[in-house]
Amino acid sequence: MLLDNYDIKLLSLLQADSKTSQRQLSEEVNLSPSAVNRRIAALEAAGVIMTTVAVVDPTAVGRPITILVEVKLESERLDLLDQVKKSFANCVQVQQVYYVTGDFDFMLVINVKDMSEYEKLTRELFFSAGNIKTFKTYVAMQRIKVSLNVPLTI
Amino acid sequence: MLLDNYDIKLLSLLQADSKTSQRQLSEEVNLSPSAVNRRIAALEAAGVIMTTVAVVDPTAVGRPITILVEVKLESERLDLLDQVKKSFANCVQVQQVYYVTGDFDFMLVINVKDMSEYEKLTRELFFSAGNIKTFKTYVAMQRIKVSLNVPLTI
DNA sequence: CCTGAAAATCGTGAGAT
DNA sequence: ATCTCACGATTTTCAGG
Repeated sequence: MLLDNYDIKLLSLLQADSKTSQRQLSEEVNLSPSAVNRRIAALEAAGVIMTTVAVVDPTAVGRPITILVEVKLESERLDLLDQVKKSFANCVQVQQVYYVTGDFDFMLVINVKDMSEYEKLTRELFFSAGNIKTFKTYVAMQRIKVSLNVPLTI
Repeated sequence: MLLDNYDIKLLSLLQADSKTSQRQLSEEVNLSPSAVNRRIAALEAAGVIMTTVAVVDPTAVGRPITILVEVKLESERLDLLDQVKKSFANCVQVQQVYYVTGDFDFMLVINVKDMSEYEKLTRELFFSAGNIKTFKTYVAMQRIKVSLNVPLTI
């Protein structure tokens, strides 16, 4: 999909606050509400807007611990790799999974309510998985910035 | 704020798809639309719902590179620490900043359009900052899972 | 592609329980 | 706390440019 400045501006506004009404968006970008409506629908259909979500404060729901984990595999055989990816991705406590180049293979961002929940998770995800060589745990003392915002200044 | 099962269910639905209409939410949780409306307003006012955002596909807007960076500081003097935090948080390419325990001090998640943009960023954020001892770069080959979802099964 | 109007849907507050 | 109902606003569709 080809994006023009209107689309970029709309994306920028919506990734800052997706509750902005289409009427207000139309004023800010100088288009009619119906044009805005059509463009947003197209951006969603094309997958440029992947989802629209409420961002929940983990602390407010009793899950204050964020943990980063570096994971190194034993074998990078494709089927085993795929299996590990799936087990990570399917875990609800795992918010993010990156497959990376360098000293280790995966970086995970994990949310738990306490360390005992994390300890249980390590057993499920790492110890009993079979293909994990090592993993290194980093506990976040502070979540200084947490977003999925993509720079969109044209 | 104290959350009951209705709130948890609403949060769960909204963090999966915040475009779900309050009418549909009301059917799914067995409440009236106005009750849903009031609860959502309360969750927002209390900061349980921090924001509502459109999640944009970085690749679709020409910014396909995700980079993870481990940063170690020279000094953790409080004022210098604060300065570094701010410079990271204020950078639009920096999506996430975690201050962590362990071998290094910060983990960053960065989005760039290409490596030359990242190279420029390293100069601004690390080399010319003065208080950075080392940083280690990991390029994401694959973003296997990227969300901010908090587990909300009661 | 756009605008503008009509139709459908939605969010929200009042009043009652 | 909740519900129902009604109003106003918003979203969405559609005709015409």
